[in-house]
Order: sequence, then C-alpha cells, then structure tokens
Amino acid sequence: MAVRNQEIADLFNRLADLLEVEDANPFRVRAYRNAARVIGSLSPSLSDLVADGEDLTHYPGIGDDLADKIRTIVTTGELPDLREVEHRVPAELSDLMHIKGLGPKRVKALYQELGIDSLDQLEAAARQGRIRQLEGFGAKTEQSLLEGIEYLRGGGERRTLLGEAEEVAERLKAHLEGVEGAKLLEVAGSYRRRKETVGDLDILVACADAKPIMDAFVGYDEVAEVASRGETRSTVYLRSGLQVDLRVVPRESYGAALHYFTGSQAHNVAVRQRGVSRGYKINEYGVFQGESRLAGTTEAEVYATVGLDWIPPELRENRGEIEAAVAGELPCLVEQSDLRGDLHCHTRATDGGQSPREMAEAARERGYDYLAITDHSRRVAMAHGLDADRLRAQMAEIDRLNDELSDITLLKGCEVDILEDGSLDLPDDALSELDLAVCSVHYQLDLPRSQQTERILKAMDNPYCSLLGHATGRQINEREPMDVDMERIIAGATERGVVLEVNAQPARLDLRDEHCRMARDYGARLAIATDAHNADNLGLIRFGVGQARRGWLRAEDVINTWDLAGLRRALER
DNA sequence: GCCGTTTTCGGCCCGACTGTTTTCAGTCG
Repeated sequence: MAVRNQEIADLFNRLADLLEVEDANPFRVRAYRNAARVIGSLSPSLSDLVADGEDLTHYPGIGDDLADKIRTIVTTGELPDLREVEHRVPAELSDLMHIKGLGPKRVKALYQELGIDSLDQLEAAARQGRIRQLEGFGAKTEQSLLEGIEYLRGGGERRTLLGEAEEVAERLKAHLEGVEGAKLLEVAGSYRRRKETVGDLDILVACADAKPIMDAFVGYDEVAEVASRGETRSTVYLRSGLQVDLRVVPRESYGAALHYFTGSQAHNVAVRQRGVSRGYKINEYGVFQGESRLAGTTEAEVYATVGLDWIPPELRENRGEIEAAVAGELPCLVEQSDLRGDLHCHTRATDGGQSPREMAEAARERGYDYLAITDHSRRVAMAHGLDADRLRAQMAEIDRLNDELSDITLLKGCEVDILEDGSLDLPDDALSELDLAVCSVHYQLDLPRSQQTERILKAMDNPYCSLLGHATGRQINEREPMDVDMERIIAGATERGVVLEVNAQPARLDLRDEHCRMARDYGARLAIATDAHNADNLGLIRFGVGQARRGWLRAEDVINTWDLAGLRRALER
C-alpha cells in the first residue's frame, strides 16, 4: 500500500512537535514544518516519485536530508528519527500541542512537573486544580485548557467550507461596513485566496479610530464568545463555531496589512526574505528601510519594493508565483466575467428543482450565451435517471425551447454514469444525438487504484465522452476522493480531447487546485461548471472560478469562456 | 534542516494579546 503524501507530512509534523518539546533548534523544527506543508499540498504522489527515482530536492524546503527521509518513509513506512525521539519523549505529547493555548514550553512543563502525557491525564489534572499550582499557570489557564480539550474532542479542528464561510463573512462584513469611519474593509486570509476550506476568518479594516469598529465587532449578534480584545486586534467565536479575527490598521498601512493577513504564510515568508535580502523590513505596517517607510498604502507598492508585480491572492501559496512574478510571467487568470455559459446542470426530469425553461431563463439573466442541460442517466436511480427514451423526449423539448427562446441556446446534454467496467450508461446511438456528454462516476468509488484509473480511461475512450465530471468524486469533509492516478487521468484526457470539469459545488471543487495546475501544464482543456440542481445554483460558478484561478488557469484554458461556435468546435473529438 | 543578489557558512519573518506576573514568557497567526 503506497504511503500517501499526507501521511508523510503528518510524520514530519509529529517529529517537529516532539523536537520542539525537547527544545531543539527552532530552525530545524521549522524546516520539518515547512516540508510538511509543501508535501501536504503536493499533487503528485511522493510514493510514485520515489518509485520513479525522481529528484525530490527541487521541491522547496526539501533538501538532501529530507529527501532521504522521504525515501525511507516510502520504502519502510517509518521515520526512524521519529522513533528515536519517541524513546526520549512520549509520542502523545504531540497531541497535547493541538490544544489551543498549549505550546511546546507548557507541554514540557506539564510532562516534567506532573507527568502528564495524554488528554485524559491533562483533563484529570485540570479538574483536580493541580495545574494552577505550576509556575506560569493559573486558574484561568486551567479553565481554558479544559475548554480546549472539549473543543478538540468535538472535532474542533475541522475546517469550514468556503461556501459556508462566505455566508457568515458577507453578513459580518455588511454589519461592519455600517460603522462610521470604516472606509476600507476586506476579508483577508485563506478566504481571500479562495481556498476550498477556511480555518477562520481574518477581517482587516483601515480607519483612524479603532474603538467604534471594535465595539461593533465584539457586539455583533452572532458572537458567542470574545476570546481576546485589544486596541488593534480582537478575536471572537461566532455561534457557528467559526473563529473571526479583526485587525484595525491606519490607512497608510492598509496595503501592507492586507498583504500580511492574506498570506499564505509560506508566501509571506518568501516575500519577506526578498525584503531582508534588500535590507528592508516588511511587516503589517509597511516596508521599512531603517526608520524610513518605503511603502504600505497598497499591496502593489509592497510587491514593487521587492521587485515583483502584484500577485493575485489565489496564487499566493509559494508554489512558483514569486518566480513567475520575477520573470514577469504571471498568468492572466480566468475571471467570472469571461464565462459565456454553464455546461453541467440538472432539471426536474431527474434530481433538479426546475424545468429546462426556468434554467434557461436563469442562465440568460446571468448574461450567458448557452447552457447545457445534463440530467443523470438511468444508473442513478435515486435521481430517477434518464433512459434513452426519456432522454430523447428531453432533447425534443430542448429543440422546441431553442426555437422559442432568444439570447440563449440550450445544449442537449446528459450526465452519463461511468459504470464499473468503464462502459457508459447509455447506448452510443443515443449519445451520438447529444451536443455533449458529461461522464461521471457515482458508484463503486472504492475500487483499487489501478482498476479505478483504467475504468475512467476506458470511459474516456468512448468518442461521445465530452467531459469528465467531478473526476475524483470527493466531497470535502464528507467523502475521500477515489484512489486514482490523476496524472494518468489528466494525460489520458488530454490525448483523447476530453475536457476536464472543474466542478464548482463548494463541497466538491473537483478538480482540486493542484490538479487544475497539472492539467494546464499538460495542455488539457477544462470547463468550469456548477452541477446546478436549481436556478440559484448557477451562482455557485464563483467557487469554481476561484478554484480554477488557484490552479493558474487562464481564460483560454477554459472552453466555456468561448462563444457558442468556439465551444462546439472544442467539444468535437 | 534549508538555502544562496549574505552563496557551502551563517543566517533563518515579526508583532499583538493573554495570563501571570510586576517586566515578561508563551502562544498565536
């Protein structure tokens, strides 16, 4: 069984935790954490790369030593250094470090003074009032540790879908924008980078007087708890459990602060290092050379001081965007306004909520030129999937609607199930009458990797397969992706002229960002599509656009940015 | 442990807030 990248990242993070407790060189600890982060967001499987004898040291943060350790993990499943540290320090201390308010120093003190090396022991000691007797700990800390334990046991570290965070963020933003003097306001952090999930919300405000905005923030009616409140920074927990940080800065620092709080951390570190190498200090207040302030009002200014073009937030992950900016080769990313239509939606004929006419009118209101109706095929019985007869009846209805409707063209489509053997769920003669077929897997998502990969490749061999829908089948926080060789799928789609869908449903966002990037590098063609089940769902396209931008996609990579004639040509195989 | 416009050694991002202190360590982002 191949070791997954995340497992390797977890081993490095655990080692970093324990080394920190041992008070090891902090830069060595950081190196392990950096590597874990790089590995965690790496698209190709390290197991595959090692098997292919690839050089791992060209990934940032991976040097000769860590490349060796990765090879060892892949071949033996173990990290000997971690084993060794675990002889000296209990492995469970790593779990304690995940409690809010507990870092290496305190974990070490708890272990050395009270022998605590598990959540249960920590809880017992806190309930008995033994922790407050330690130097540097008090009754308040004891209480907050108990809360931290409860939070952790309740699965508190689970990240929030961007789609869910957006509703909360927009309401809160509207509330704060009503405050006098709050001129500039933005939700920064991973939210602004359009990451598929967010851990918390970071709101940045520029204004001269922080007090009114802080008052409005902690007094917001969805606030369940004020975790901290300061002059320029406050943290609250909303009733939904989401943590929100608010930061207030002076107007002249807004750009520097926006950059700082948008992150990612890895991106910021890289930008700051460029600053350091020029003798500048970059913080949330600006770019400084000694006492003099060089920049900070806008983000573009901050980037300019270190010789970079402004970088779109979606690219700020230190995945090559800085090198691209240096070379003046940042991609011109696809925008929502580039899209001319949607290629995946459902109607009442299966599990959608509206008629083809209603969907067409909603698409026309969005300014689209075309919309593909793609109801399920019969295998998806739960949704009352279409057989060939019902599909033909729907095609006739679409012909009638197209005669009648102006300014919008409905395309005859179907979301055809990819069966377990890789065949398609409708006969070729029916498929041949469609404008496009979105082919998707809905069942048997747990086949072995090679069989699953062959299944999808075979489906794409069918000349009527136009798009591959939600390629991995994942549902964020709910269902793991299928175990498939995405590089072979992407290469296979490119060779066959099959378009890869970027499914815009907030819980799917499938392809993920790294796969979009890989597809672009292969020269594949992609489509951003909502998989809408009602007219409102067409608006979900914004999440797909965000994901596509995170994957470095340009308008020319996305076929539904083309006009109808161009789209029809793109769908020919 | 990584990395190089400081280049194979010697650096490595930086400030705010809390709780426990009574000037600051620890943690967080």
